[in-house]
Amino acid sequence: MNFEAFKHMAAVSMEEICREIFAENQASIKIKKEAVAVKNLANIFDTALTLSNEKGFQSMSLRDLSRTSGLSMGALYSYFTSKEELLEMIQNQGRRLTRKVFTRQIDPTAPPDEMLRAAMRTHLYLTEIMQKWFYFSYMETKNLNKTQQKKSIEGELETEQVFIDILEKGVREKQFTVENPVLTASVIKAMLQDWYVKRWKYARRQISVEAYADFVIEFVEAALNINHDRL
Amino acid sequence: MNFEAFKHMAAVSMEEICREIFAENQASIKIKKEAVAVKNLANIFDTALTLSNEKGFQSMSLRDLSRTSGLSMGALYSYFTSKEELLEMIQNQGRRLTRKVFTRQIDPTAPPDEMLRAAMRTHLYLTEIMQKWFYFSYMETKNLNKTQQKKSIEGELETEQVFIDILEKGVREKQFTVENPVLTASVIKAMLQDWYVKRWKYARRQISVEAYADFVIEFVEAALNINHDRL
DNA sequence: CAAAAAATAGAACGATCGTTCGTTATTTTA
DNA sequence: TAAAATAACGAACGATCGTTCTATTTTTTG
Repeated sequence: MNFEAFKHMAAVSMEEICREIFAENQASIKIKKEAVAVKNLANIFDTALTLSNEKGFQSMSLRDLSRTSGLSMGALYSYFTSKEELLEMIQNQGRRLTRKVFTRQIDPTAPPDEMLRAAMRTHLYLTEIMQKWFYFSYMETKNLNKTQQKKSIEGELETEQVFIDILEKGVREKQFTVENPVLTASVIKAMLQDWYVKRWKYARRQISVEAYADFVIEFVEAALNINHDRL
Repeated sequence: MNFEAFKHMAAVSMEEICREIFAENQASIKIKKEAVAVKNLANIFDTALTLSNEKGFQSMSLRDLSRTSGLSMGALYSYFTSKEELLEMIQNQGRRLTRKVFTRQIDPTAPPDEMLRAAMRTHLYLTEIMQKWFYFSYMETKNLNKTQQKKSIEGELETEQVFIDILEKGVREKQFTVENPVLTASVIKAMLQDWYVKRWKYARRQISVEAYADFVIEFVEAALNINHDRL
């Protein structure tokens, strides 16, 4: 599947996400009307992600956020109860989205090699669309409290488990040669994460997400010594 | 080469590093006597790295640093002129160390496959010894000013270039099959960096740096379709 | 179009930040 | 061991932080 098709199919947009956040956090959000809330939440999150990814969440003051978003300090506090909660909202949404897209896009009955390719492509395409969000989640885990940090770690291990399961399925069905599925899944994940963590590097070299996906898939398949003949 | 041998050979220690920092930054450091300076610098850097890696450099106040290190606020400012400079000192030292160890440990006349293995092992072993420093450098680039950020990017590309050169040498000497040396170097670097960025994960799974090195080397060699017979 | 409800504005508060500086303690020198 | 040099101390300063709260503006309702 190419990137454009995925983008259309996944249907993840800032507006869609903010509608979910609004529904999920009605307790903290003082705004009543969805239309107003969604519009401003999109503005707030987009601005917060941009500023945070430039100079870090802690270094972004709420006055920065106010100035850049155009909303007053008082208005901002109608959408979250504290700066910490703003951080948690972004992190929670990132996790929820990842889980949803992964379970929706990967067919568990497909042959393992196909599943592996689908998982890698889905990971790359999703993080390409939502680069700001994933980069933020990756870099700002430290600023979370212990409870939220634990959730973040669980999220990391959960997506890794997706790859472990696929690899083990491939071994069982004698399609892959994988001696250590856990470490293999680890390095695959590392390669996939590099795409959104070092986005600047690939942008500078004008490498598209599709080119990167093609490359990583081929690289991994060569390492796994995949036997396509068994299909 | 195993990890213990490398550790002994590389001879990088906190004291050694602080002596270098002292020599390099005599202009900013108000302390005259090396013995005093090195002792306290080691304390300051070690504490700063621990606190920063826990909750981020910006979130670490100089009062935190003072309390935990046992040095007064005034004393701290005898070792750096500003918090920003403290950050730069750590970053500069990390870069200098990487460059030095890399050029010292890799023999440019060795066969490419040997060079590749040496480069990967050196990277992993060095970042294992200096995990705190590399994790810090990786996570705190955003807090640097533009000039320092540029240096950080150059450093990243410089170590990547080491791998590109080795891969291209391997292709020229017909020992590797590498269609895209730049992307290949990129993903190799991503796998190597994962070791110190996700240190908690590997610690939890009780995977040693040697085990990880063995695995990554084997994984990469399988992907590159290395022909050992040509040696 | 007036009253009620919803949303925004921005000054004010106490806490904490990085940084400075006059003083005190420690070490070296002669 | 007294004088000089070096190092450490910690209270104080102004700036800025997250947060609150009342006043004002905008939108909806009847």
